[in-house]
Amino acid sequence: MALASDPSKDSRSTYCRKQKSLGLLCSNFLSLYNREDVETIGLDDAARRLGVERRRIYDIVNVLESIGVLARKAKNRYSWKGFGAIPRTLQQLKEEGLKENGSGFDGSSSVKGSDDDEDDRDSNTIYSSQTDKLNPNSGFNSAGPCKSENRREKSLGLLTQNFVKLFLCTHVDMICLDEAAKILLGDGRPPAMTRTKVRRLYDIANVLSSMKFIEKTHHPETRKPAFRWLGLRERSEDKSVDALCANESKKRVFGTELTNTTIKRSRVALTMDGISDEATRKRLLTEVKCENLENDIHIPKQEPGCKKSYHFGPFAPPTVSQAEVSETDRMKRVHDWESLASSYRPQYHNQALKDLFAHYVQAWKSWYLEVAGKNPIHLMSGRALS
DNA sequence: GCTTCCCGCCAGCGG
DNA sequence: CCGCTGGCGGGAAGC
Repeated sequence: MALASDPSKDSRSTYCRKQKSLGLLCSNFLSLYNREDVETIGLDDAARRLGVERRRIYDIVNVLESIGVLARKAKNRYSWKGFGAIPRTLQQLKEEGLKENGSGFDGSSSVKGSDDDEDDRDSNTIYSSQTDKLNPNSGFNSAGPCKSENRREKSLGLLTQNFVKLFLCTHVDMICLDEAAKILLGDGRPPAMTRTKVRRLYDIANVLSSMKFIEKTHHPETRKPAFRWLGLRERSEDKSVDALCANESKKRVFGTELTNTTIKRSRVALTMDGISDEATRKRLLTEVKCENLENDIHIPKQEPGCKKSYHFGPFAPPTVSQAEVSETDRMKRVHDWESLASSYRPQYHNQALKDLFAHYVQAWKSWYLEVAGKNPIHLMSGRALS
């Protein structure tokens, strides 16, 4: 029952575009399903509980799947893999990316997408959803009726992966979306196509941002908005604090001084935009890529001053930062998915976390009221939820 | 006036 | 044939 809002009607319409962003939706989605008891997720259920149209669920689910958090199980059904699956997925993406285009993202050939009608041979099938493996063997363009491949090529999921690869396989930790679109599309694309791609990248960027994989910034000089990769560190399962701390130390320059200005490594990023010359850009990309293939996965930086956090949606408990601060340094540093996932699980021994969770539930209810009813504030007292 | 990007139409596809 | 999927781009909110 359309409990979604109606932008047009509704006296006192409190329509706020930001409240409906994909990023927010993603946060909500994550906090809703990131629990141990969750195994499968029904799209209808998700749409209903989040108070959005099904179409939107597809959007986030597709990018989440491409990152490994979810896996399609059947029609209308996804299984929750969890944040723990992310590192592995990223690693695979990186390997694939490097392998795929042997010499870097040299334009058109590799990650491109075909043009309108008229199929095209190359089909880098990096998709497979089924198992937790993304791609059994580096699917180069082997035999493959590119009938529907064409569609797949343009999927949000694939685009997400390619976008991520851009960061993993290259060391441009800052790129503006139209640049990315051009690179991913290949050369000389009709502007219209680029525009569409950019729109999609915005969608993707929003959800990746909400998960703190990337962060929006501006080129120190150009002022042009761009996204920077924050990434996460590797490691597959256990979550010993020690390991985390140890890992912390190899955080490199990234976390410390990059805060808001230039650093050597970003010189490339800085230059990129100014370079209209295709050849030069390619060369730069290739160069950097070779520079260091190892530093792909690292802990997202965390400026000292920043209140850190992870705010989950509109109902983000304001207590989060406090709880964390009082929790010890390590807690504050831990910014990886596993620990994050853990901290949001109810059965935590820590009192602070328990309280936090309670608060969270409450906040969620009020938020739910908001989407279910219309005005967040009393006014007409909404209907009973739960 | 440009950037960001939500909305929902409607083509494909799977069952 | 009918739902589920999800590409796509108009056009409006945001800055």
